Amino acid sequence: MTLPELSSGADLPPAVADAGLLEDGIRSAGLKVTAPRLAVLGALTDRPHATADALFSAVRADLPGTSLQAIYGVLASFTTAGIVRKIEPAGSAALFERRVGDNHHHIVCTRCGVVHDVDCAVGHSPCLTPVDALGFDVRAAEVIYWGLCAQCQSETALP
Amino acid sequence: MTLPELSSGADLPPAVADAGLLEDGIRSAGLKVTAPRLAVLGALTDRPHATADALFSAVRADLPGTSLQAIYGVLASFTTAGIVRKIEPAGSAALFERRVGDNHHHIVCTRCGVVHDVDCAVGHSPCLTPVDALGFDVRAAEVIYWGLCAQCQSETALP
DNA sequence: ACCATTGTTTTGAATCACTCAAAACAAGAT
DNA sequence: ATCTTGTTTTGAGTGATTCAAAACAATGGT
Repeated sequence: MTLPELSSGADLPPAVADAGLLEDGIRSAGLKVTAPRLAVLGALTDRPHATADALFSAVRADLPGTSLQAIYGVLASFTTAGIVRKIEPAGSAALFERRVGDNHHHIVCTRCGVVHDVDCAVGHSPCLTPVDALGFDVRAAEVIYWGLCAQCQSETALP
Repeated sequence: MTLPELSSGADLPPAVADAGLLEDGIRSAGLKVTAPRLAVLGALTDRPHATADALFSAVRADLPGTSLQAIYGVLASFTTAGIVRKIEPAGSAALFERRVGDNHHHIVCTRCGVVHDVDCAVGHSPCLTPVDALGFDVRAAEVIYWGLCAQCQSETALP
């Protein structure tokens, strides 16, 4: 089989050296380094906004025995550990991304569903303050922009 | 049974006169006025952020034969007609509210899940413009604030 | 290097929120 | 009063996600 080597990242080609970076990320989050975890994190690097199911398909290519529940488990542990962020746009399955720590937002195409990152106007969290927080201790402001992506605009404009 | 009267709103007690207002709202949206629709709109007036299931329970009290599918159907027609707004906070079932037309946002307690309306920081829709819209034609900006409500703050602070 | 501990993954099933479709029914127009 | 069209009921089905128990594997200690 063509599983990635879990140990010894020295004197190996770039693709596997990257796996070493992934490994560090997982380990320094206090999590055990496993093949499914490396595979999910690698797949998520290639797909910045992926569903659990998309990651499942991607991971299966390298690790055929992996279960969908393992993907959910990996994503839950990553999300809890703070090395992955889960976003849940209305009307679609949850998406996961590696970009964490900054306070960026998302723009979603209402037609094709493509998602892109949008930098926050203010750099820190929460980047917006409600006019009246009603006594809440506000910890985060989540912003999702909805609209048509450039490609869908041109396709929609056709006769 | 104790169904609300569907016709003749004159010389009736306030509760039924209100039903007349609900009726007008439904009719002027171009929808047929039915008992389930009146009941859903009435229940939604009392519960500004309700799930389909909560409305189902509420409606059943007055209209015991009503099905959950009818609630979903009513809410879909109301949402399409623009007299009800659907919001879908991460991790919970969809919520419905009667407050439409303005561009307000929501603040959700991460502990107890209570939802309140928050006026928009800027008055119009989209109330925020992304720094770089990436070629998107932005139609809406959806903001959800997450935090602890006043009550959960005090309960969490206990030893 | 081996073993024990603890955490992870597999396997299998179940749940929740929601949607679909056909038939029965009722509101509103004529 | 009748007809048309839209609504609700009835019944079934789906997709995304979660739960639980048993098998398994990664790290820490010996």
